[in-house]
Amino acid sequence: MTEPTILAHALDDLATPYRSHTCGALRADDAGAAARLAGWVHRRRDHGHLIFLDLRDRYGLTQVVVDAREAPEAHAVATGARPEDVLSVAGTVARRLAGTENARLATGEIELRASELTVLARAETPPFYINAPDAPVDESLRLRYRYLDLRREPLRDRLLLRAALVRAIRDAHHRAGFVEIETPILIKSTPEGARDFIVPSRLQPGTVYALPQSPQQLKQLLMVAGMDRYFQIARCFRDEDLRGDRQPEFTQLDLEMSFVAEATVMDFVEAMIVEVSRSVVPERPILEVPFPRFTYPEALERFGSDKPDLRFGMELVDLAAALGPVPSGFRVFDETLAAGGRVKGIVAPGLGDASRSRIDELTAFARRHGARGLVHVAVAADGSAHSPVGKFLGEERLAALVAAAGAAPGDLLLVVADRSEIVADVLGRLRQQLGLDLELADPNVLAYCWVHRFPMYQWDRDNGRWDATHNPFSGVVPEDEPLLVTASGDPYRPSIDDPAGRARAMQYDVALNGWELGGGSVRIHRRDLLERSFALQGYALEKMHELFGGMLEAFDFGAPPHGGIALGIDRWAALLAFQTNIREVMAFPKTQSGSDLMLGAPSVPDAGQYAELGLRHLGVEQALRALREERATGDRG
RNA sequence: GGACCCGUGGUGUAGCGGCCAAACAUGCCAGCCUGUCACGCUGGAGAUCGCCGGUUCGAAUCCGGUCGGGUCCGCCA
Repeated sequence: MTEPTILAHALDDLATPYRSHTCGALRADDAGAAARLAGWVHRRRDHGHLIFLDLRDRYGLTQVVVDAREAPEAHAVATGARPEDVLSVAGTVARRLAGTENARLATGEIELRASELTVLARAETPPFYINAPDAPVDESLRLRYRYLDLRREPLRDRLLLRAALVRAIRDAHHRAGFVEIETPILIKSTPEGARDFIVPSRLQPGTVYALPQSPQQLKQLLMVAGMDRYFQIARCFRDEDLRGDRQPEFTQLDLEMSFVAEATVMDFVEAMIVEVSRSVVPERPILEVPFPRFTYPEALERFGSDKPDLRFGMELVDLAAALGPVPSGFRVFDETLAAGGRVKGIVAPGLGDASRSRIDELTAFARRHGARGLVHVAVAADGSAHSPVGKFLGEERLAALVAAAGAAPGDLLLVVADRSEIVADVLGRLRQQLGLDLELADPNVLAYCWVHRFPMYQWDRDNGRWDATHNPFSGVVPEDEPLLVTASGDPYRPSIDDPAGRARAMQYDVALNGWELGGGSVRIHRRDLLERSFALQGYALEKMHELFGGMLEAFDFGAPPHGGIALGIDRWAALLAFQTNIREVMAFPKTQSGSDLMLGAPSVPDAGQYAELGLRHLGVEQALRALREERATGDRG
């Protein structure tokens, strides 16, 4: 139950015609006072001539007693009261009879003895229990009647937590001299990786606005404008498939600072995160301050992930050395190493007695993520190692692997041999999954960390160009600036052998408990360098000017060095509320297919709306055909 | 684009080829009850098993499709 805040007390003083106090405000000290409460009937306990009503609002719950002899009219109304009816009750605050206090309620020492009771609104029987917060309910029902789900304690408290989070964020930024600035929602489409949501223009038929995937360019322009320190709680839109941690519209803490080095931004953001965390969830320990900082290669090497969960160990171990001189006898390992691949493993503590089917599960998991197989070595209680590949490797090598991995009796060593990226990805995912399965992570701990020094680009095989690993505006680590060139010398002709592939970005991500919380970078603020970077990313000069002309031009008018970051508010709030699904911290989320089950969005517009926008619908059949034809043209021009 | 899971009175589940026009809990309705707080007691109403089609003598139960919800891969930072 949430304690009333200072604001709640201020509200009490407002004394609306419907209530003198909230349902969470009254205490033993108020005994004898007249009071009026308004709220929803949480529960009714009818003892005939005596009726108890629990009256609920978002501040709490107060027991109302209606006695037929004291207040016959009120009693008659109370007899007909039903759960979720909205009542206004006037009466006297009284201490409960000795022995009938309810220690589970903040207001449990008192009750309101009703003298007058008015029904402000009747309620249908709700489609699910509002007064039993633990009762499981199908999520589509909860979404359809979201306003009822929001009356329930868990979701209500999560929204309150989220509000506290956003408030703490605002406080911290204002104190640090940041200016909160809103940026437009109707902007221009910019290829930032994700698909844009499009809004057709009525005033200029045939043209469209795009909804921002983030205010990236706008905030950089604010730096050019000299705003120096900007932040915004910004709504962002991405038209991609949904997940538990991805909604088509979501909220970011977006910030940008001028005249900064990488460390300036990271230090501020880290301090802000620590302060906000301690203010919003003071009872939850932060694993390590300052946050551990890993370079991208180190994170992949040790955790197989660029968003490692640091609440448990289980680091990846290189086993090549322990295998000894090649050939080891196991051909998969030998060939992998000969081809420049890696043989690495992780130790699952206590899983040495895993059943065949459990092993099969893990193997299937590994295969699903691209591994050709999964080698397991079980360490028995007596320390002996057992593995299906034992007959190839021999006892000695098996024992060496176990020793190198640090596996103890009762543990299970899992080994993947493959290309470096696959080994990291598969073991990283296995590590995360096993960490959860084996409950290795303390759920209460907040383990923030930084991962930085990402590669600037990744080679895009399909389109023959470099793709920005994160953000197309990210700056290059100063000493790597000479690498931003192609092998051919012509930046407009990228190839996989370009030195640019080795360039590192001034890019940093924050992770929390295995989730990516956000990322940012120090940007390129020089026009020539930005043009070169865009060229490597496959943008012809004209296309570049068409897409980013405004920004490039702005950089000719004195752009300060600047950098920033964006953090996912939904994810942050979810993790602070012990949730693994951001729908649980959003007031009105959408389903996996992007529907709003409450409003019925998206919906078919009327013909008139189409006409006004100069649009005509193809019909579902033709639209799908057009879509198929449109496929495979991933050209940037 | 793909894989998997779920869909039975208001809600949550059971039933998984005939014994089921379907069971249990809770909710709902009615009656009784002056100290409850998931109040209690008594009685009652309420689902043709998401939808369509098929297999079968017979389908909630098997098969195919479809719709809705979820998890995941791809996609997405």
